[in-house]
Amino acid sequence: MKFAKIPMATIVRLSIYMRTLQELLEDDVDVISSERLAKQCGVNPAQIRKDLAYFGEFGVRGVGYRVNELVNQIKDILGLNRPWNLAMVGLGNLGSALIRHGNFIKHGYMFTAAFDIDPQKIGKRLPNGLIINHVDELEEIIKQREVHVGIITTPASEAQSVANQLVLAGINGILNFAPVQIQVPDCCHVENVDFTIKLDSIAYHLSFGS
Amino acid sequence: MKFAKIPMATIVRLSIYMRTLQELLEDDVDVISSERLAKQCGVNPAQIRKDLAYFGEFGVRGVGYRVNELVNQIKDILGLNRPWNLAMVGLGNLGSALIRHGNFIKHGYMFTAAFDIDPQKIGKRLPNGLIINHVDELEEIIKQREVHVGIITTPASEAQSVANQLVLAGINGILNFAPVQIQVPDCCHVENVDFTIKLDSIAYHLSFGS
DNA sequence: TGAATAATGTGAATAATATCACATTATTAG
DNA sequence: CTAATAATGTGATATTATTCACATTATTCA
Ligand SMILES: NC(=O)c1ccc[n+]([C@@H]2O[C@H](COP(=O)([O-])OP(=O)(O)OC[C@H]3O[C@@H](n4cnc5c(N)ncnc54)[C@H](O)[C@@H]3O)[C@@H](O)[C@H]2O)c1
Ligand SMILES: NC(=O)c1ccc[n+]([C@@H]2O[C@H](COP(=O)([O-])OP(=O)(O)OC[C@H]3O[C@@H](n4cnc5c(N)ncnc54)[C@H](O)[C@@H]3O)[C@@H](O)[C@H]2O)c1
Repeated sequence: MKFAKIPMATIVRLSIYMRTLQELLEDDVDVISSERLAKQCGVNPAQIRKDLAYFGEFGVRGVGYRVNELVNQIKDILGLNRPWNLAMVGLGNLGSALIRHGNFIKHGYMFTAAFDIDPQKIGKRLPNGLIINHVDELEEIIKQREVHVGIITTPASEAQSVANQLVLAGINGILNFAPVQIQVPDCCHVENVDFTIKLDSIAYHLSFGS
Repeated sequence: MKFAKIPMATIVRLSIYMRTLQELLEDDVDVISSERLAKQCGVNPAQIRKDLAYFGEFGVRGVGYRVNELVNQIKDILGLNRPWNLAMVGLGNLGSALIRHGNFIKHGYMFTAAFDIDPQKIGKRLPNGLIINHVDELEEIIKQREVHVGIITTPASEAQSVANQLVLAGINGILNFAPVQIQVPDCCHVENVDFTIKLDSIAYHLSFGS
């Protein structure tokens, strides 16, 4: 499916296109031009065509893109036409809010394990039926349940140690919400989410114009 | 403070440098080279020097950067040496978790207003002392309390309408957690946070290698 | 059928961004 | 004081990403 070296920005945009296309699908739109899609996504139409061109030809000249087909083709491109199993590590404020959230399931992500270190939390059952396990059992359970991606929502001070455990357990993808830069081997791909960095960008724009 | 057209990526990296520098400060490091900082931030050393060079000369040749000075200089660059007032709109799972979180205060962001539409929630007092107001009072309160940035944590279906209200109230910066692309006038700067897009990137990497 | 129209796919041009490489400046030690 | 060393700041270069512009292909309608 992958032919050349693909810009990371292209991958991110494909996700955005896909979400917009899924909304269009719900509104019973079945064909769309790169121009209209571009407007909705806030990008240049040629950008969309170029991004897709890395992976093949998906449109019909003179017509546009069939929405439902394109959604599936983007899913193929991104590897989303299969389930992905997630483990949440740290069931505090943020972890609990996330695991309760329906958007993950909707996009094919399934929480299959949850870990904490607080004795009060171990053994508790989450709204989705999952039971919180002690982080000592992390390696065993992650292998058993074939978890693919680990989500870190522990305090920052624990994030590196949790990351190490995840890597040891064979995890190759981590979504890190702790506000620290964690170090992992090359085989493991980390994405960071730090809201305050986004706020900093806003502050900069408000201070010094667009 | 701003001299040329600055890449957006530079602004984001400056935030990251700043956070790493703040950690170093806590560890009583008082001077650091671009090389060591680069390693900790996962970037190229020349990148750091170039990013800073857009705004002036902050280091000492042959020595490096004085950590505490550089933190302050980056704060000046980003417009962070002043308080920023935030309003949270939507006090559900996510909004409540966020407003309870200490990291915002730590970085100079202060919640000064909170809005919801659920009668059960209006009038409730949050852990930080803030009282939840009805979203009908949004414009008045935002002006009164000099809110600078609005945070949207309502369901996706409400996000555009909330954004419209924020813009009407004079807000020029929005942090949007709802998984939709909101449309605002050019005067308003929007940053989106969508965790599932990050998961998609991870899925892609796991499926098709680095 | 054929002309008019619409919209893709893509090579070429442009723009933006990152990296290299080294001249410059500060410090240390002999 | 001078040589050796360290690390910044920056012009030049390389790389990457975006946009343009148009040839190509599909559709519609006279
Ligand atoms: N809450 C937010 O809105 C928010 C926003 C931005 C970033 N963050 C970051 O997300 C992380 C979690 O935030 P929170 O507000 O949920 O904190 P929290 O204190 O409510 O939750 C942390 C949880 O991690 C558990 N934990 C601690 N050490 C652990 C370990 N070694 N293994 C497994 N579990 C462990 C704790 O028992 C607790 O349940 C923090 O790093 C925070 O900076 C949170
Ligand atoms: N919870 C998560 O972890 C998570 C993760 C990713 C994205 N999101 C997104 O964040 C948003 C909120 O998620 P949540 O889980 O907190 O949902 P939620 O349903 O728990 O909370 C939504 C809150 O918004 C309030 N609300 C509804 N309409 C409103 C309006 N017009 N004005 C003001 N308040 C209004 C509701 O009363 C409710 O309190 C959603 O868009 C969701 O997709 C949430």
